[in-house]
Parts: sequence; structure tokens; C-alpha cells
Amino acid sequence: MTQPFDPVDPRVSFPELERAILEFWRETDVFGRSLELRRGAPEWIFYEGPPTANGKPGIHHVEPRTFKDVYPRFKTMTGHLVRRKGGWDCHGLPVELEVEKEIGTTGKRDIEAFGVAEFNRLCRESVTRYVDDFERLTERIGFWIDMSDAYWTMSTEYVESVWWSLKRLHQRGLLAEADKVTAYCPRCGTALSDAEVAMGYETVQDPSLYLRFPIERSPGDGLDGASLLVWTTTPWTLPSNTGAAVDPGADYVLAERGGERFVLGASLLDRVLPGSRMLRTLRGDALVGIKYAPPYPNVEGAHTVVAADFVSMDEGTGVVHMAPAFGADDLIVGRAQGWPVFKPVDDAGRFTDLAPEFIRGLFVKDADPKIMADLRERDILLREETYEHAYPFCWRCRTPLLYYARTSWYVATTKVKDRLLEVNESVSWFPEHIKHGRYGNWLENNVDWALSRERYWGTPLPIWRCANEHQTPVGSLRELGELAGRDVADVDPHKPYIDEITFECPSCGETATRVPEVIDTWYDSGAMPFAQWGYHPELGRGLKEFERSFPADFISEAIDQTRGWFYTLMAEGVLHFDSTTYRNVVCLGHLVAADGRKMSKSLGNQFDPWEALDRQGADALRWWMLTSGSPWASRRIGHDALDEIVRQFMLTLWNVYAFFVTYANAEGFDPASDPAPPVAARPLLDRWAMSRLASTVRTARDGLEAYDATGAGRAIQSFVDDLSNWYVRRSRRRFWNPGGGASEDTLSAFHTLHECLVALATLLAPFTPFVAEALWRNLAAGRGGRPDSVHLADYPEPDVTEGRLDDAMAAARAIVELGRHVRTETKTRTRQPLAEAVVHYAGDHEALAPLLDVVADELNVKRIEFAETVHELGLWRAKPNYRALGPKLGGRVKEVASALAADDGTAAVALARGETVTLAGISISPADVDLAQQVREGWGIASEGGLTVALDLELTPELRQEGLARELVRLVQDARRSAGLDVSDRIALAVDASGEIAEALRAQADYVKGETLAAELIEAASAEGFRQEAEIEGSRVAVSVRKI
RNA sequence: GGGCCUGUAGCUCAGCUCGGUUAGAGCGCUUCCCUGAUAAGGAAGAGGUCGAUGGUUCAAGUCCAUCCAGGCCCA
Repeated sequence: MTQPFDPVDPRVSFPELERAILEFWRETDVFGRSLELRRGAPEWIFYEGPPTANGKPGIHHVEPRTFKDVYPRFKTMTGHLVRRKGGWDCHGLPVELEVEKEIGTTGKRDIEAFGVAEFNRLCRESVTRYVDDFERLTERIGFWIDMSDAYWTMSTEYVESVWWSLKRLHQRGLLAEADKVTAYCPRCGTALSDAEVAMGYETVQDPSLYLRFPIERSPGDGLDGASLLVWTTTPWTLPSNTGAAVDPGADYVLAERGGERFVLGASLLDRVLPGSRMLRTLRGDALVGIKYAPPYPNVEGAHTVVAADFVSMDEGTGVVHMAPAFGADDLIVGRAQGWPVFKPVDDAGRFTDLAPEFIRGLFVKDADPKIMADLRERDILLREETYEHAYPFCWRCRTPLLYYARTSWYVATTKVKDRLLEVNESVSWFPEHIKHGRYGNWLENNVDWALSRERYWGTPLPIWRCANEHQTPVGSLRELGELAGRDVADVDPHKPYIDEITFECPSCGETATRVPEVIDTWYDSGAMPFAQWGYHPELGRGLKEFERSFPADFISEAIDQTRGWFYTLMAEGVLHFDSTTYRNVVCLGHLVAADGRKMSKSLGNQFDPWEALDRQGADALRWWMLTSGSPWASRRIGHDALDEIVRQFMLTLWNVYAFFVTYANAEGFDPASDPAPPVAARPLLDRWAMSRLASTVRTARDGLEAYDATGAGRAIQSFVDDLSNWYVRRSRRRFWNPGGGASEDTLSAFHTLHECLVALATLLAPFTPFVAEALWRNLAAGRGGRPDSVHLADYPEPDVTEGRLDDAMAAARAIVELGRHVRTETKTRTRQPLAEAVVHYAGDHEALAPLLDVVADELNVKRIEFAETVHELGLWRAKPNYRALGPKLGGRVKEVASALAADDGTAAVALARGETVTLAGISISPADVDLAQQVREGWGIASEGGLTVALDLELTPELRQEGLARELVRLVQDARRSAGLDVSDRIALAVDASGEIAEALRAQADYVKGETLAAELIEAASAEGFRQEAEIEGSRVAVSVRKI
């Protein structure tokens, strides 16, 4: 007999299965065909946030890549064309650092000596190398994205597209140089953007110093000879102290302690200078103009007290040390005052010859102790403590950042801040709170984008400048060639080659050379909506592609990208196109190690994605990512959790599938040749399964539409559980027709299970694309004109649900639970048949009645009756139904509650009969109460939630024989399995038993033979076949089975 | 100091949108049961001041306020 389905091994290895599926996808280009299939369909736009290819991909890449896969797959299955162009972020410090590690350089001077051309060549090579790793992992986890057509931010087309955008910004006055204090990494030798700074905060202990600045001359009275009390946490900036700031509107005091007088903020006196005596108060503006003696003499004409609005009265002393070279506020105030910028520190963060001799050549942070010792010695230091705060470090090399006044190129994002906020309103954030929380706040505090980097491997800033400071922005190599008067189309638009091209300044004719900087690599990735197409209006390139695909419907990355890609995308969308760049953004939490700590090499708690892919497989990993915990929160990942998914979910599904295939093959069921009865004509259990399926489809669809893959996935999981542990469990025998010939009932069961499994394959396709494909290939592909891959199928549409049946089945299952409870309590094993169960159920009897056969079978009772004379079962209790009574009665609920509590059962029984009673002067109907029977020990009765189940525990001799026969059957089945027989093998059975068991065997011979597929049954010891012994009810029994 | 998130069983987490009086699941542990899906399934048990306090309400894990702890981000 040909088998309708390929046999399924219940001991599946998912990683192995997945590799076979990958092979199938590759060979038949299923991804390509899934796009082809939707050609002409409405497009749903997805943008790939390019990973930086500067190291091996880790588990933290798998998380967003899973979410970036599930929604596009779903949208494809609901009839959209979802193009997925891959991308790689190629430039930037991360790549440079990777190369620096290889060649052993430690700074810019080394790189210059090594040669920029060779250095950048190595950078390019490094990127290419790691992209290979990313491609392998991407394919293995089933993330469908077109990597053959990926955009590379270092490609000439991409760079030119970025240049086009920068040229426009420059022309519009939105890109310009400015002198500002920026965060600066002395090791990397470059300024960093706000976003980069934000990535590197660490909690550190810094010195907290209270200092004397002696007043030399004051405009007011009586302050001469006193000292300003000043606070700082950066001792190394003191040699550059140029002034002191106070809050002009705040109260200050002149205080005395130990014969010394100090000026400080009034509200800080007790904390900073305990035990002092307040001499008098004065307003801050009275201090303005005071001349003081600085800790280190440096410049002329400064060292004055000025008014400023940023002075805090919450910490410090209310008098703020100002060093314009090293603080943003300081520089602004200093400029207004005309103070010189005194900067005795070089680009590597070392003190220069301008600094006091004893610290020259030292790295600034290393100079702190020497400066403190010096201040102590000279009696300037009043008090020293340590101060714990967050301090920024370079996000790539962990060097502490310094705030430096220097010239950089800025994009004036503050000029479009209002528009950014407006555009953000149109974006749907998942989770929602990011929109006005973390991200919204970030936008509110927008500062200009520090764009330039004094580095090597990046998109060159396309501005040429002549000796007369004329700036010429250049938008393409063609334009550059025209300016230079030669063809430069083949020049690599990177350092150092691009810098070799000069031209005569169009304004003055002097030689214009490119400015030395490259740009922030985050600008590159933020430009991908247009640059991925090489978009360039001047060159007429990529116009259609861009217009077709902007803005995106969907992007997703982890939460760190609020300051990164989510921002740069939106900023560039507004700057260049006055539009949002994306409509929906799924913002994921971070993964942490199983121990709850951050993963790090040093802790050795990193989670290797390849290990999981080899052990549990991609589907398990994906399912964990999509359905475990909350994807918005940080989550712990570990192998235990993945093992559990394999056991609880994957194997459960697989068992149902294997069960179906085993019996379909055994019975020769073929969905094509055995017509399916209409659902409405099927047995109730089947209709229930179909109804559950329908509501699962509804929930899954709604969830995925709302970017809630987690809710959708959990609904599917719960359906799989119901299908396995109720539907199949209850339908098992229907699939097994030893008599031969498929009955209506069997046919219906096969069709129902087949339809559920096929629907599950499609439901699961976006989540666990491998196992879904495996099911589909065997159960559906090519049948009834269905496509050969589940990923070419449509997502299922919800069918009708039968709410009444759902409720009734829930009640039936609750009755079974109660019945089992009774059996456990009364130590009556389930194999022992009982005569009767009596059920009291307040709900829909008509709907429940037809399900009672199932319940009877599950509970192994002969009959189930509804209790009409309910009081026979035990003592009735009625409890208030607060949901019904509360709104009606308000505070009087309590009176009803106590009246019901005091009831001896009389009122409760009346209510149980459906009568209305009056208690505490209030009329109570059955709907106002929850009825339950009080369980009495040993009565074989259990009650919960308005349901009561009682079992008749009396055993007649017949029942006892049946019970023994079942014991015997179980023993034979066990022997069959131990003998390695197939489920459909017929046997010759010999039973060696005596007494009661022998009698039972005789009485139940047909039953035993039927259950065990025994063609012959002899009552004797047999030497033939497989023999197994056991004890039943205290007497020895031996069975022998032999295949015939 | 500010913003956001989280806090429910030993562990991992549902439930909170929309308040209803016996707060659930899985894992782990103990004891049983069932078994022709069997590396499954079921029942029972131990294990909860639902972070704390106050408020609103007939009723608060759920709503409000304050606080505490942890995390992330920002100053």
C-alpha cells in the first residue's frame, strides 16, 4: 500500500531538520519566489538597519533579526510585497579599532606612520571578512533578507548619495563649522556625537574637592580677605580656571569658621560648612565682579565672578569653577566675558608646556592626584571627598571622554527640532511608552549633531576649502571631476585618494583642498532610505526606487538605537525630505545572560548563538525570542529555557504531527481521495477543535497586525496544547479502526486533525519557518493545488467560532478535572470503571449534554447524569456573586454576604432549584450567587466554580471484573511494546492467571482480544513469544505475546 | 537630580487595558495516577503580606498618590 504521507520519526532532531529545509529553500529559491508571487501587490516597506560588520555576530543580533523576519513573512502571507534589501554598515571607529588591534597601533600618529592607504585597505578587508559571518548566521536563523543585493555604506554609489545630502545641507546653511565644547576621545583623537557619548556612561568615583578662592577685590563691603568656596569634580581643569559663576537671584552667605571667612550659597551652608557661623546674607548679584586669586595663574584679565543661570543650588557650593576650554556652559559665558580660552592640554589628553611644570606630559586624569597634593600643600584645598557619578567613556575604546573646546562640523538639527517632534507624533512605537518617554525626551533635548570625525575610515566630508576660507561642497565624483578638470570617476571616494584631488576655488581661484575630516558613521546608516538605492537627483539615479520605498512601514532594532539609528533615520528624513522615515517601530529590550548579568567576555557568560542553533535549533531560538517574557524588557537567555521550548512546544507539536501521519498511513487516509464532511456535520469534538482553531487564527492575525508577535505566538501555543492534550487525547481511538474500512467518524477525525495541522503550519510559518515548512511539505504541499512551500501560502483566515460549544467543552474539561480529583481523593484508580457520575452544572445543559460521552470515557464511568435533586449530593452553599450584586446593592452587598454565610443550606438549595429567595430583606435570584456543594470527606464529591461532580464508588462484581480486565490489557500492551511489536501487529496471546483474574479474563475475553489485537487467546502458560509477568491486585499474572 | 521601565510562588513569567472576594502557568521538588502520542499526559501537596504605605470604592494584584528596590537612559 502506498502511504499518503512520508513517515515521520517521532525522535526528530530539529537542527538536522532545519538544515534540510535550508537546503530546500536554497535549491528552489523559495524566498525569491515568495517575492515573485506578490509582484504587483501592495508594498509593505521594510528597512534593514545595517549591522556594523566589525566582529562576529552574537545572540544580540539574533533578537532583532527574528523580529525583522516575523512581520515581513506575515505581511507577505497576507498578500503584500515585502522587499527586503540587506545592508552592511562599513565605516567608523569600530572597524578602525578592529584593524588597530591587528596591526598593533595605539593612536593616530601610529596610523599615519603605518600609512592611511594601507590602513583603510585593511578596514575594507575586515568588513568583508565579518560580513561572511553575518551572512552565515542570518541564513541559519531563517532570516530572509536579500544579502546578494545588500547595500554597503562604503560603496561609491552610497558615498555619493550621502555626499548629495551633505551638499544640500551645506547649501541650506544647516551644515557648518562651529567652535563648541564637545565630548572628545583623546585616544581616538576625535570628537564624538551626543549619541555616541550617550552609549558610554559608566559609574565612577571621582574626587570631590572644596576649594578656597581668596577674594582680592570686591565691589561690596567687608568681603576682602574672605574666600569664595568652590566645588569641582575635575581637578585637572583647575589649571585652566578662568572665572567663577554664581546665581544672581539666589541667596548667599558670608560665614565664619575657625577664624576664616567664606562666601557660599545660603542653602548649602549647613551641608558644606557645618559648625560655621553665619555673618550675613547677600544676593548673588552682589558678588558679581569680585576679583579672586585663581589656584593657578594662567591668563590676564579674568578670574572674576560672573552671573550665570545654570548654577545649581542643590549640590556643590553655589559658586561654580569655570574653565571655558573644558565646559560647554563655561565656553559660552567665557565668550560673553571676553575671556581667553586657556587650554594647556593636547589632542592626546596630555598637559602641555602651558601647564604648571609638575604636571606637564601627564594624561589629565592621571594628573588629578598631583594637583590635589599641590592644592593641599598650598592650603587651597579645604575638604576632599569622593563623588560617585556617571561619567562618559568612549563607547569603543573605554577611554574617559574629555570635554574640549574645538572646531567641528555640525548639522543644525536644533533648527528642525519642532518638526522632529511633530513627525514623531505620527509614528507608532512598540512599546508605546518610548514615543513620549525615552525617545520623546531625547528629541526634546536635541542638540546640534556633531558630524565630523578626525579619523580615517569613513565617508569623507565632501567640502573643499581654499586659503581664503571659501567652502565648496561637492555632491558627486562627476561634479568633483568637473571642478578638477579631469575624470575622477574611478577614484576611491575615501582617504587618502580623495584628498589628493584639488581644484581652483570657484570664488577666488586659490587651490581648494578637502577638509581633513570624515563623518560620523551613524549618518551613513541614517541615510540608508535613500543611499541604499544610490539615490542622487543630480545624477538621475535611484529616484524611482526611493520614491517607491519611502517612508518605511516597519523597522525594528534594540532599545539602544533610540539614540542611534532610530534618531539618525528620523533626523535625516526630516532634514532632507521633511517627512517621517518610518511609521511603525518595534523597539526591543536587551538580552542578558542566564545569571541576570550583562554578557561579557570577562565574565565568561556569553551566549553563543551557534551552540543554541546546533543544540535546540533556530525555531526554538526564534520562538523564545518571540514569545518568552516581554520583548520590551531585558530578558535572560539560557539553554534551559530553550530546552523547555523544545520539550513543551516543539515536541508536542511534532508528536501530534507524527501521530497523525502514523495513523493516516496505517489507515490509508488521503485527504484528496476521502472527501471531507462539512464541519457542521462533524462530531462535536471536531467542531470544537475547528472552533478553537478559528479563534486562534483570529488572535494570531490580530496580534501580528498589532506588532504583538508575543500574544499571537502564545495563542498558537495554547492551541497546540489543546489540540494535543484534549483533541488528540480524546480522539485517539477514532483514528484506529482495527475492523478496517474508514467510518464517517474516523474520516471526520482525520480531516479535522489534518486541517488543524495544515492551518498550524501556516500560522507558525512566520514564527518557526522550519518546522512549519516540514509539516506543510508532508501534509499539504502539492495537494489540492497548494504551493510547495508554506511560505508561498496565504495566512489563514478565521473561520466561524462556536462560542456555546467552547463554553460547554470548557465545562466538560472542568468536570473531568473534578472527577479526577475525586478519584485521587478516594484512591480509586482510573482503570477501575464506575457505574455513575452525577453532575450539577448551572450552565447550558443542552450544550453540555452531548459532550458527556467524552467525559464519561475520560473518567471511566458508565453513565453521567445531571443532578436534578441536587441536594442529595451534599450540603449546598451559596456565595454572593459580587459582579452581579455589587452594582445593584452597593454597600448592602455585605448584608447579603453575611446572610448567605449564615445560611444552613436551606436558602442555597432553593437557589440551586432556581428559586428566588429573600435574605436580609433583599430578593436574591440564582444569578446573584455562585452555588457550590460543600465537599464532605469520603463522599466522592468535588465542587468548584458552580460545578459539582459526584462519583458512585460502589463496585459491582461486573465493574470489578472490567477493572481487572483493563489491568490485564495494560499488561499485554506493555508486553507488546517491550516485544517491539508494531501497533497494528496481530498477536497470539497466552495468559497464565488464576482466581478472580482468570474469571475476569473469561468474562471479558472479547474486550481483551479487541484491545490487544489478539487473534488467539489461550488461558495457559506459554513458552512461545515474548513473556512478561506482573502482579495485579496481589496475584501473579504472566502473559506471552507472539506476532502472527 | 530628571525621564522611562520593572517588582506577583524557589526560578522564569501570565494576569493589570475594562476592579468582583479561592491570584494562575511552566520549570524545579514531594507523593500518586494513567499510558497503543510515551524523552509525553493527568491529579494532589509544599511554596504568595501580588515591593511598601496611604487613598478612592460595597470591593484593589488591577485605579490614584507617595515611597522603596533594581534596570536602562539622561543631566
